[in-house]
Amino acid sequence: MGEVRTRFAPSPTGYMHIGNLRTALYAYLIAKSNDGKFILRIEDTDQDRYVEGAIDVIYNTLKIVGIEHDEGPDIGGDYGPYIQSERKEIYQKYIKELIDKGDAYYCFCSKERLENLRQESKNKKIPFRYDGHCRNLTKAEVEEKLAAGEKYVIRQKVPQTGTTTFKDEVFGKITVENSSLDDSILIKSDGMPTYNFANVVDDHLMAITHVVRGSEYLSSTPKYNLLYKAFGWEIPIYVHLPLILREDGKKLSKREGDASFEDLYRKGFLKEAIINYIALLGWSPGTEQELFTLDELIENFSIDGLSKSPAIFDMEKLRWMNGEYIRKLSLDEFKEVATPYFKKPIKKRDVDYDVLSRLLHTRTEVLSEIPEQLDFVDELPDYDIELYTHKRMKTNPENALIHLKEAYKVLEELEDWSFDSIHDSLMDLVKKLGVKNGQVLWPVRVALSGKQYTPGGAIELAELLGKEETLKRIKIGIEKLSSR
RNA sequence: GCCCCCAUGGUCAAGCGGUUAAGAUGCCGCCCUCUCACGGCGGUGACAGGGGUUCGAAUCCCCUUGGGGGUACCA
Repeated sequence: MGEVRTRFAPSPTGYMHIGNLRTALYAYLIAKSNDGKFILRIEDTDQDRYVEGAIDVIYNTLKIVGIEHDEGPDIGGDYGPYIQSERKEIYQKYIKELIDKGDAYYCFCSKERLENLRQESKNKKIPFRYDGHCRNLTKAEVEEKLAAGEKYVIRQKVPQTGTTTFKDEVFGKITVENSSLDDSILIKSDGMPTYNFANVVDDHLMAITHVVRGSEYLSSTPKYNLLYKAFGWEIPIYVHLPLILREDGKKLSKREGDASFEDLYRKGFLKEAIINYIALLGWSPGTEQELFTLDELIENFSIDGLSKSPAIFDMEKLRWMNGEYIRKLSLDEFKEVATPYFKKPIKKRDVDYDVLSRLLHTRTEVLSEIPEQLDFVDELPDYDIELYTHKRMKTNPENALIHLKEAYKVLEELEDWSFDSIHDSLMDLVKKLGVKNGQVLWPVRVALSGKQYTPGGAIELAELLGKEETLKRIKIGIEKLSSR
């Protein structure tokens, strides 16, 4: 075979959901793992669904995740135009050919008539199919109606007998009765082609070798096959992908905000994690490896690793994987991506972002959850003194009060306010008192944060808050415990 | 309703006629430890059901059930 060429052909809806992105990814991987070309084509034949700026969403998303196309509307190529609405004449030319060959025909049926037909079928509980009303109009009849300016669409003339078989790389051989296929519309009354026609013409003209798309197209593929045959064109390799479902087992939808790439990205999921995760939704490398860069995916990807059954999008696992990617970041890199999230909860106090980064980088799974971990920094929350009771530490309000007072004295004396000096002074105190670390450190941590759980311990929080604030908060703790 | 497809733990999944049925995630426990997290160790949990084929089926065939997709002048 010659050069492998795949395409990603989204319709510009202004929204890139995870399933679409994954389709793009797989199409890209199939191309790149074969040293082939990846093409971007915009399927905007539905003029009613035009959304302003939607194409930019597609460009931006692909750019962010690093899926680069070799040909497309923005960069051109030898097979353009790459926007279907600009290819109208091309379809006109090919539909003529089909009509001449007798594989397509003019249909003058009104929408009302079709609606009645549909209703009738429904009442009779039989499957709706176009009744072929215009299928056998004579040439003269067609000419006459055309001359009279009657509105028309052009339908595919599907054989009424026999079967059609096609082979899909993941689903295998699929055979259907031609009698179950409808004479679907190829050209709409506005002159635009439907997907049913445009995808075949474009994939052929653009020399696409592997047609990669969601499995929702599986059931119409026989009709496309018939079209390829009618034209005498080579049938491409079909790669239909299992769908991605929501946790409740339903298809991903736009209403489910979390399902779009943009939303996840904005929520603080790293692009590498998103790509890695969706790559594994429906594909397995056949090895134990789970973490892949884009390049590693290219290296390891193979069509036989694709599975047939739909996969449920599991937010928990994405979270875990995102955590993995965050932990792989260097401290500086983490600081870079986390800084916007540091700024949100911390407005009053001047804290060292390096220290914050150190505290949070193993404690962050999703960036957007950073603020809630730092809600005690600006302002000490009001807390219950029962927080001072910890069974395993053997702390309670009584001994906490004593140890807090001791800690205060020691820290007050400290000249150099660094992690090490705070550490040493507090540990000396522990030693002097002859108690366990937790006896002193737990109460201090509680006094500093007012929280049950904090990122980091007493020493780290003291370092973060600075001497003045640390002493102030310990004092508050002492007062709380004293006035009990 | 009709057509097509799918079916291994909650989830992602390996398996492609002979395995103690991997691994990951989640959950639980233990260790580390000043809390939490990270890290380490261990545990829980699956071949949807029924018929065949075969010396032998998670693997092949059929039926049932369940799920998904399609059934548009949407893609």
